[in-house]
Amino acid sequence: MNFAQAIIQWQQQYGRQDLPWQLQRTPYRVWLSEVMLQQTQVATVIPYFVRFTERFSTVAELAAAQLDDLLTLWSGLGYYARCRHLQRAAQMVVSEFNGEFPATATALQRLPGVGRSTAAAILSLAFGHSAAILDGNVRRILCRYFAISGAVNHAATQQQLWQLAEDLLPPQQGDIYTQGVMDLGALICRRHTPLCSRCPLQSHCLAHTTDTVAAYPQAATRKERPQRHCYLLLIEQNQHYLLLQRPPSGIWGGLWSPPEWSPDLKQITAVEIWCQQKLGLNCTLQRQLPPITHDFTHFRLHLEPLLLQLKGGDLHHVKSTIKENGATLWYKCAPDSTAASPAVALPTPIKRLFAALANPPNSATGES
DNA sequence: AATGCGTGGTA
DNA sequence: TTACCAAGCAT
Repeated sequence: MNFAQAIIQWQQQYGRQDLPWQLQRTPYRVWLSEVMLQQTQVATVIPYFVRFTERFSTVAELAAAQLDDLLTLWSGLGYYARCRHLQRAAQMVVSEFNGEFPATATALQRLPGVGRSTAAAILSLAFGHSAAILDGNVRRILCRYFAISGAVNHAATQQQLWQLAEDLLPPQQGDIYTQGVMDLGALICRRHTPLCSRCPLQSHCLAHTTDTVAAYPQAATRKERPQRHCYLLLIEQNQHYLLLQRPPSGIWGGLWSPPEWSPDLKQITAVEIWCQQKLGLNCTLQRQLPPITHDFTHFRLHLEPLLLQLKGGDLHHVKSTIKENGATLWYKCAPDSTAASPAVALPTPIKRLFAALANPPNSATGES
């Protein structure tokens, strides 16, 4: 039995059959799940997928939504450019394809956020075509099966893997095969502690027969992670905090967060002058909160929150200096959990910070 | 072609 | 605690 047939048979007996996007399998739901699953694990995606499909049952509804509402639903899932691309793609499907997803790789890859692998996943899972994907699961399986020793972030290795993925495609049952390679990678050919004894490919797997499974895939070489520091200005009045909408590109693009301040010299007392000049707000520095460290894949962020009190009673008065930089809002933060969590697209560490502000641990002593 | 882009699980 | 990396894509 060849590679593909072994995987197809294994998938039908042992593979996953009841993930949310496998039920009511429509192109819309397959597309939405595949975009969410880019660089994101299944268990993380499931609640987001459920919320999105409950709120938007068709691509047309998603296309007509407010982007800010989509970002609010997406908040916490990461890689926020995916969300912006998601809506642009939905609008293209409505305007150019009458609300029906196209069934060709070329057309699918013109949709923002849909690349070679995602297009192939939609073609196979939603339309039953034979189309090669190359995700982390397939990459790991192929590197082991063929004992490919090149680093997986090298272009030559990627090209070799894509060629193998194409060559191994079965003529029929492309949907089951694609689901099968992903299931095999996730459940059997795992990165750590693979379950080779249960693998339908073990007798022909070069890494297994030479007892070198742990050597594949060869890890990508990475640069050292740089570190970034800045102050986070929590400008408060009556339990409301000033938020600015971040620019569309860059980290946390389109999300809302408190103003950041990166002084050349660490003169904290100058923050009040900065608020006056840049934000047009009269503020009094109250105190410094415990620092926050947030790790990204490519850098480490150190945030030092400063609590400032807004002088004067007018919550809505914000000078035009802010508006030139984008939208603003005052975020209600209160111990009452329902009142404290309005629908705002916040980055995860900011969400946690506000939760801690609203419910200070051991407020009697201030220490834990 | 190499880099930027989030978050959480795992060892 | 740290490092790696997961249903990748855009630029």
